[in-house]
Amino acid sequence: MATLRDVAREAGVSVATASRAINGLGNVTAPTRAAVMAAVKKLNFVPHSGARSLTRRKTDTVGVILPDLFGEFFSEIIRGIDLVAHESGMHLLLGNMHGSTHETAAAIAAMRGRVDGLLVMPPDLKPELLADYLDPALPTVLLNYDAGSLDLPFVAVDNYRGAYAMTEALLAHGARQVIHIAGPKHNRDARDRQRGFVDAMAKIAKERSPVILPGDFSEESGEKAARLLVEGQLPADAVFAANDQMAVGLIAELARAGVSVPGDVMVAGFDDIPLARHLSPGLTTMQVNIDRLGSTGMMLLLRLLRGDALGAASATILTPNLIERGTTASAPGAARATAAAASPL
Amino acid sequence: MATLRDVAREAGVSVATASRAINGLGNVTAPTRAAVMAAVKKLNFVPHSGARSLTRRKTDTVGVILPDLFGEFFSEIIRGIDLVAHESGMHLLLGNMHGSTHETAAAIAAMRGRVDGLLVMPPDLKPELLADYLDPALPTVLLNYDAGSLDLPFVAVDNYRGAYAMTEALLAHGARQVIHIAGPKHNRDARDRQRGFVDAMAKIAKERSPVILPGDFSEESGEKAARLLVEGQLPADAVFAANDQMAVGLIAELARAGVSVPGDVMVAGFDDIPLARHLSPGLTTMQVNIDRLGSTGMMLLLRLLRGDALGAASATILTPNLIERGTTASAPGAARATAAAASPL
DNA sequence: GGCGACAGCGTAACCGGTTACAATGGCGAA
DNA sequence: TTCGCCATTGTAACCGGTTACGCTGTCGCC
Repeated sequence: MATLRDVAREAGVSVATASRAINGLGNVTAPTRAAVMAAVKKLNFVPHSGARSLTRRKTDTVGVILPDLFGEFFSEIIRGIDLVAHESGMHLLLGNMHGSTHETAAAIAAMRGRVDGLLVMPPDLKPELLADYLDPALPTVLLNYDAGSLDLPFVAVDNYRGAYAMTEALLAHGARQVIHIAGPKHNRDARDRQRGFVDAMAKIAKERSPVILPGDFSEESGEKAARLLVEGQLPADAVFAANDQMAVGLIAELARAGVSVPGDVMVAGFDDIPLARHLSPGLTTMQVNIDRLGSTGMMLLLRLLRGDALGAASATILTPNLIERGTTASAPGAARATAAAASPL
Repeated sequence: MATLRDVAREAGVSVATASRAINGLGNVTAPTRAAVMAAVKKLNFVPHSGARSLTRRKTDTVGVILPDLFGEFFSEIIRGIDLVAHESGMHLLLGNMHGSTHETAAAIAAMRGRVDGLLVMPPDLKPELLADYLDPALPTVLLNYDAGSLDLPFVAVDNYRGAYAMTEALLAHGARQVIHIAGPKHNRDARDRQRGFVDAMAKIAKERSPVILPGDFSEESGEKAARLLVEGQLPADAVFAANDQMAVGLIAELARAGVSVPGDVMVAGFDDIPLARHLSPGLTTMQVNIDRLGSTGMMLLLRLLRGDALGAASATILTPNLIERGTTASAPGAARATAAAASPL
């Protein structure tokens, strides 16, 4: 592989001149520049980005550290990031925490000297730990993580408000006994969604204390919840799953048990995964524009790189929006409410 | 940010000794090593990977260049690559051709000095062009691209055989009038699948010349094909779409037109996207393990990096496997064949 | 004609590590 | 005691670029 020295020799100039010519800086006469360019062509010279970034002290690369590299959430967030990064000529270096704290530390450490900034999404890491791992000198934006104490800019989804709105919508459709299927206990999104549900129930339907079934965001846990519902004869005329995945499992299992959706129970999810609209009936859900999580985060990071002093104050909160589909179609008449109270399933 | 020099000074040793201690090389006494490590801790030193890779002449990073960073295909392939790369402590640098030839060249050039090897998936690039862009000195594996003339190792999916097998299966289920919805004309996968279909039809059902409708892998083009079928009154008792996406659109539109699947027509797709099993009835399709495309490619690249001389001869061809679901459930009795011949839709 | 200003170019230091080679010193053997 | 060997450590070159600074020569001006 040809180096700059080779090019300089070939063109009969010094490395400094060759560098200037190649980078289009001033102080190079047209003939000299032409000679250098000819040498570049001839030797097939491509600048060595590694060496370049060493002196320039910038790499034109941002590190993206995600909990895993899997599924639609991942691809959408990357798409959003790339959209913005590409416009600014930035490259993406992928890091993966592989679910382990130790790996997370390693992934972050490995980024030093490779990237100009970091986009990190640490869904179940304590802020103090995170602070330990992060290099304060490296511009960093957190994705889907509100760590106000760290004073880092972040972009998050308003899960609380989304869940609140969804619960309201179910009640507005005439539901009286709404059951929530929660996500993993340690997961912030899951907790916020649960809070939103609980608060909405407390405020609007205060007569009853809300029922919450455990779940872990997986399809199987949705199925399990369905069995609990059916076998336990739990009174319910609507089920709000903390994510679509569980809603899908729930619906499948309910169908097997002969329970009709929305005839016997309404079902709602959260996320609006592509599958949601393809089910029949379509799944009512809160749409989260995951790509915007990525693109907004990347935009914040770019501002950080430009030198703006951004803290937690410049956080962006994305509000999800309600998508109503078939699984919450209102029952014909007010019969629902009374029937539900009697024997919902 | 602390540098190695800082650490050395703090520990009262030379940079060479500090480097050796940190990298666990021999020839360092325990006390010296301890002193260095203490300095590392104290100064919070993290080695600068950029500088390190400059001298080591390796970056522990592989470049992944894909046509786009979008959807399930992308996330699965990355997952497969990461699985293997992670085991070897390799990082992933993402490149995106954004659909343009010019961008492709830029993406490849930008990799020089940043990566030890390249994983490239150029679905609609001519081999000659590709050869121009690639650096012959940089170990490269092609994904889903058979460019025998370049003599590069590659890993591909046997689309031809998959389509052939699917067509056979449809015929075995009693279909007589099978229609194919093709993918984009310039796309290699699409062409191979079409060839497989045509050949299978020629061999097994030679009495009729196969009908092929145009498509572009999008859901909409599947819907369009459905309208052609219905409005054009095309005789068909089975439709084989070149990918699942189109099959999904097709089924949705057929449902709107009151055509029952598989009652009136059987439908089959290709790819086995997650949605396929969630449709009701489930979509019969050829399962392509996209993640294996990535993991196998990465394994080939690792061998290349280890110094093995691999050429096109070490290509791996992945055979997709048939997943039969509801959309091709055999009709009750032989009534189908005759009914179909009379008035299929 | 002599002066300074300035454009074009080259020399060499530097980015932050690694490592070949040389220097040092402790120890056992003669 | 002296020599040599070897393990430990230090010095400095190097990876492949960028760039501060200095040198040279041309030009305009007094």
